[in-house]
Amino acid sequence: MDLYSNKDKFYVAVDCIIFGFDNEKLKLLVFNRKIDPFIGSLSLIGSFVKIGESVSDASIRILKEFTGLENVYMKELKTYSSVDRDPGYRCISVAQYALIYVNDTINKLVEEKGAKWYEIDNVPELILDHNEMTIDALKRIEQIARYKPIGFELLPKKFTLPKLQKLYEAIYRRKLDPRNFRKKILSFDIIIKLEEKDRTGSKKGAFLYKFDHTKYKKLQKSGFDFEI
Amino acid sequence: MDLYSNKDKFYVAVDCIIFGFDNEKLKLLVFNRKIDPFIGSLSLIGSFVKIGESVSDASIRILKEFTGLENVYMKELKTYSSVDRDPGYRCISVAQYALIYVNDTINKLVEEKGAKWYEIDNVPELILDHNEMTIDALKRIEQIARYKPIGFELLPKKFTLPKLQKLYEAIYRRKLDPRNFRKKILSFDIIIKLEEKDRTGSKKGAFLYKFDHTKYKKLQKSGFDFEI
DNA sequence: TCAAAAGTGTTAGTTCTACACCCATGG
DNA sequence: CCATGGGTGTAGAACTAACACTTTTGA
Repeated sequence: MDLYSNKDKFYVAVDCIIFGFDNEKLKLLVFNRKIDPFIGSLSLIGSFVKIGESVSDASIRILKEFTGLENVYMKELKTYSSVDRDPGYRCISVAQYALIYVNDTINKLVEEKGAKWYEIDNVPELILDHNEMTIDALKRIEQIARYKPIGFELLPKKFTLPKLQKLYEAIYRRKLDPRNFRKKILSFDIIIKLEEKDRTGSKKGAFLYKFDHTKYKKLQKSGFDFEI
Repeated sequence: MDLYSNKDKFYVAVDCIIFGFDNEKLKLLVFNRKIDPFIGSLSLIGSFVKIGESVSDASIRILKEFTGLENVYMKELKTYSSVDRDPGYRCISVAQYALIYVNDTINKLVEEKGAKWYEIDNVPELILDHNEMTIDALKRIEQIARYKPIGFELLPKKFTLPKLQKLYEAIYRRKLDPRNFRKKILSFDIIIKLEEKDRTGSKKGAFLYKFDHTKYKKLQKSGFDFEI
């Protein structure tokens, strides 16, 4: 007699809530489904976990399959498991969220695969509980951004302070004072000023900075408080 | 041709990391397994999700089956899904954590079922990845306590400020200044002082308070910051 | 009457907020 | 030479942290 033999089994899916920061706006990556079920409808990027992979492996694989994106910082949001969440099948989904800094390369990849960015205040109706997932993920990102320098890790390797500020403004959905923002950020002592300037944003140009992972890890261990 | 027919299915388990606050200490509820696999070993309270219930329904049912406890505030921690996490079977587990205020009734229930409390700094070796889950849950509780009045919600309906302080001290693992703690807590304006005193803690007795759920909900909506 | 816990006020230091102006540059 | 965004200093308000004493009462 095997303990497991009479236990139920489930399809396990992963759905990825991918936020992109593009043109000073926060956007959601939405996929136009080319397969059944729900062919033609809009949905998050998602698929089934395979028996030989972990949920997070699956989310990496699925994101790559659907968008070509790799090395994306993705975190588990939570599981969605209502009995009737998918009317077709009993399936639980482990939602994952990510925030990426959109550039031309990424946009090209995404377009090729038929995915599309929607501004966060203008997300269309998605299948199943995907709108709910999106709302939950937004809340989570706002929350996380309060105690982790989520912004830094997600910007390109080199970034300017005005860009970083725009990112936080997009996440918090409010304007921040540039003097205070700058002071605050620099006080954490986890970014390093470079010699170079980025002149795409203005004539004067803004100095580029890079994230200091070593210092950040040290700070993290001593349990510091990150609050913009 | 059915999209789902060639997809893999998984056993889905729930493991409950139940922290108890008892005698001014934070403790973990551990179960002495009476069934295979791992009979005789120590583990968290956990079992399999059934096809007709959601993960959170399962966690409520499982907690009750194993401990008799009901109406416990339980939250999802995260999923554990490494391919080799359970050497016997491919099974993913959705860990849930809770923090409860232990009293005699609870202790009796728990003892009857053969479960046992261990002080948090003295947790024995548990099966599988249960020690990892415990560590992750502890971190989560510390984190959550920073921005939610987790303490209030988990104390009995009526509680004293010294007791609340002890709870926060247990969670943060450090002493707090009673003057400052009191000021801070009262400044949130989400607890109501009662006429009664609790004299179990001292001769003088400490005034009882109750949590003001209505005010708290309002505050929450306006996105307030809770920080002890 | 005294031990033990409950309860209170103040001050110095820190951090936050709000605000206005100069800088560097390409067009 | 000027429009545009980048960059800085400061003062008042709010908050935090650190501290010592009084109150109540049962044993």
